[in-house]
Amino acid sequence: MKNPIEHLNKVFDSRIRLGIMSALMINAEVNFNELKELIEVTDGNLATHLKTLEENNYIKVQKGFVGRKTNTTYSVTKAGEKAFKLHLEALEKMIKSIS
Amino acid sequence: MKNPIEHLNKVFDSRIRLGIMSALMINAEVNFNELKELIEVTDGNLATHLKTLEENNYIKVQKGFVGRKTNTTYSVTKAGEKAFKLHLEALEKMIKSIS
DNA sequence: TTTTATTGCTTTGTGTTACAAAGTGCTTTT
DNA sequence: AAAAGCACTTTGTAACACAAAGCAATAAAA
Repeated sequence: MKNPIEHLNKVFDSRIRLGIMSALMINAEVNFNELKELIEVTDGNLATHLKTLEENNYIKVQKGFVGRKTNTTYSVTKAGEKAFKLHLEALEKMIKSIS
Repeated sequence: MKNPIEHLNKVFDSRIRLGIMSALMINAEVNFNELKELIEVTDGNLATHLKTLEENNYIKVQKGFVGRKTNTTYSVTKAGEKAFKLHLEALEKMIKSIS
């Protein structure tokens, strides 16, 4: 038997960061409030997790406007895509070995 | 877009508990030291996570002997199997929606 | 028979993380 | 002028992770 968790990425252990990454993999760009409603977190909490992902170089931030309102969108980086895909592969293998 | 993480089980957010459950789903019974080597945790840490799973009624404990040495084995309960499968299904759906 | 090892914990201590709530600065709408 | 929205930051608290050490019971080794 092999260690079933050795290839999992610790950054993605957090359900909220998992949710953020998942949303950003499906939609190329998602803004702050969309994420907030989707994941159902407080804005402070969301900002913290976004920062963690940013510090790990997994997502990047674009600050812009929609009409005259500020609008911050987030998207995955190449590194983030790679790391997340590896994580999902590790999860898939784990799941397959069970069922 | 739907919340990608709403059906994930918080008990299984922890990589170690995920590993324990995974090991117990594959092997009907696993003992303390096997788990310890497999997951690569200290015994104190392992005991704590096992206790959490036990308190959630997801695993059960059998105390016995191998030869003349004490031997504690762990196995999943019906509830544990159900909860874990639901968690894996939620993960799979998340993965599929991405790739 | 004294010592050492093994098993499966519990306890202790420390550091990290999660999170809500409140506060902030800037802009925009009313 | 006041209220609201956006995207945070700060603060405080509680939960969690983890290693290391301690411990009780038995067993094996010297």
